[in-house]
Amino acid sequence: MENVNIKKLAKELNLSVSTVSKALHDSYEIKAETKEKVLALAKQLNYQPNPFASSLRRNSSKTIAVVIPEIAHNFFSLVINGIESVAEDLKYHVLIYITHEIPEKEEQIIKHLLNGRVDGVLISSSGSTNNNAHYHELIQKGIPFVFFDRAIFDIDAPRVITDDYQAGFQATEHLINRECKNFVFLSLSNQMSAINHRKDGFEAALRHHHVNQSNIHILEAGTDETLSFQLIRNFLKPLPELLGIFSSVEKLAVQTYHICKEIDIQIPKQLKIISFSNLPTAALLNPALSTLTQPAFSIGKEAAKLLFQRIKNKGKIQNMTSLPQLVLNSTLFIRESTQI
Amino acid sequence: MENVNIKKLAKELNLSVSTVSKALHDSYEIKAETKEKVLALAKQLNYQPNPFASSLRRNSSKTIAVVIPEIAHNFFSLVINGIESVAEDLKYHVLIYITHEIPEKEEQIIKHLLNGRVDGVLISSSGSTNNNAHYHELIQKGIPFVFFDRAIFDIDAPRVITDDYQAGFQATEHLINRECKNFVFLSLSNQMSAINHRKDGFEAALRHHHVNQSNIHILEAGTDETLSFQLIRNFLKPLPELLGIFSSVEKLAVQTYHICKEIDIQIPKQLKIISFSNLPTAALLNPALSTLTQPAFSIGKEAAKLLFQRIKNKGKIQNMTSLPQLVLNSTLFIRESTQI
DNA sequence: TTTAATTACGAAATCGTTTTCGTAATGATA
DNA sequence: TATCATTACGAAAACGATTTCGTAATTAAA
Repeated sequence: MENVNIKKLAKELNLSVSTVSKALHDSYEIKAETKEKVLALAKQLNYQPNPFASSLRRNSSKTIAVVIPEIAHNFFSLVINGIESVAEDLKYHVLIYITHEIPEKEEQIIKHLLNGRVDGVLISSSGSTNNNAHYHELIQKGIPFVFFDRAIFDIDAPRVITDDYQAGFQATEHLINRECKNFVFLSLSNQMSAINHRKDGFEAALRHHHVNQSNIHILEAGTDETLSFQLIRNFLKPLPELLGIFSSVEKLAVQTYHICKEIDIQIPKQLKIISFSNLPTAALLNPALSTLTQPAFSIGKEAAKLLFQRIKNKGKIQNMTSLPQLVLNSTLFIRESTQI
Repeated sequence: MENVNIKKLAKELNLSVSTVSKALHDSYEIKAETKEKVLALAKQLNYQPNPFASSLRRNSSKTIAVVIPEIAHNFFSLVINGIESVAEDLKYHVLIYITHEIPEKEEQIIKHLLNGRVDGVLISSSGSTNNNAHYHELIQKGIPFVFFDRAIFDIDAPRVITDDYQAGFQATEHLINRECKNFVFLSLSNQMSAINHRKDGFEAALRHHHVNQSNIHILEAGTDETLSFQLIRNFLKPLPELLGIFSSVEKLAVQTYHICKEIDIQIPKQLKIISFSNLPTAALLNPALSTLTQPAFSIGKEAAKLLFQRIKNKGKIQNMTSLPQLVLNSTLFIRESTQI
């Protein structure tokens, strides 16, 4: 009546527990006939091995954690899809942790993961507050992890990122070509690698085209929605001439659209905007939004592949020095929002 | 040098393993002084209890599973956010499984979860193929689960759903009031409770207003994107007069928008459309999309609360007969896509 | 035929916690 | 003072699977 475990199988078959276990794992020590019997009964009784007993003994959980800033975000959902596609193949389980962009929460989550609950971690950092201790603890504990999109470059761990600098440069040059005179970079915070690289590309392009510093603006919108709305609205209130906005994240572009609608600014006539985004509706917006689109699914897939490779090689000689950094390319989609 | 476990703490403090364990759990058997010592050393050595040993012994995992059809979907991401908000409070972990709308995959996932890996399951069903065996196995194993959005009504489990029938009725009446003469219901499949209820509301409204059957069309688009594009495109090719579309899911509305753009159908002039959707950009589309918006976050939150309540009461007398069904309301947002 | 190797299994330790049960030592009660 | 209750702890048995090690029985090699 109770749960069916190895002991029960063993008793039923007049075998020892060890024999049954070995049979289930197709050990060479067990003869084919016995294996068949065991497998047959296991199937018949619908035997399901207790994952905790197994994990405890083998010291491996067949589980990975994904730590992301937020989930209601096209980019991260797509990344998870990519991760899941790999994990599923390898029969791994995926735990999701959301930091809500709060570095302290990320720290707390990672610290919790030190207990061995997972075999590896995929992280998109919520911005370091100069406190990288938790990453070092992961390394010390020998728990493999891989950064994606938002990496901490000080930490010796593989990362899967995109060509943010080049994309930023390209997007900005596009705005310049479309005769913008004033330029805004919408940032979430200055603590996130990917966003900073985009900003670097933005600034480099403007320098390269000798744009005057006084025509260049950086808005750090932060993660509070109300505040960022206000910040952007205030900036747009006396609308700078021929304004070109480069939004580092989708959310801020969407907010800008809402504000433009609200205070009746015409895109692209009075304001041009291009944004990093994985919006499936970018082409359907009014006007269609020009985007830099990251290969989100691939990012997740490649990051997961890297992680599983690390997990597999855990016993092997530490080749930690060879730090793989995979850089994927974003794609520029020019649409109406940056038309002349 | 090695992992710090209870045994190590015990040795260090000249205490027994049991005493340390009890101290860590603040047992009344242990005097305050000893507790303090244990806690202090635990903190100092950064002791983290092994979750598998604990789970094995207590037969509880502090983990729940969320089984969803897809993740790159605003509705489900928001639901997860709601779930996570509750789980985090209760220090539970959240495993995510994606069925990709394939009932067999759902079945396989659920069967796997029978091994006790999780204390409970939240499910949005991928449509039953008349095979509910896996749900019955969950019940038999005593693993609590709660349906959300897409429930299987034959199964005796709590569910958190929305007023799909009423919403469908309301949306359809809205299309009727806007003088549509032909009506289309865009469905994913006829195996999903929520979608069928929406369809029932759709049909009831049309009956109520004496709309001729020949002006009513049901399109089952299925989950294959290419196929559904074709199906919709073909239907729109000789465009029925004064067409009103009620899309049961966001994705199909977005596809319809793409097609209208492609073959130059003007919304709302030639075609009016309203859709269930949690798109943050619904108001920014060209034209702004009228939507029925489900309280996705609340759905997740309430479903999780229900589940945790079930988990907590697991030992108690089975009040399984009292089947809680929580019905939340969707909100109708009328926008340009259904203007006259 | 004797010895060595192989085959096929079982006993028992182990993973780290939790929990039951037992018991010294102390304090309270009659 | 004798008895009982309480306090504060320890020994050991779980939880279920894995793995090491040992060993009969059989087969192969010398």
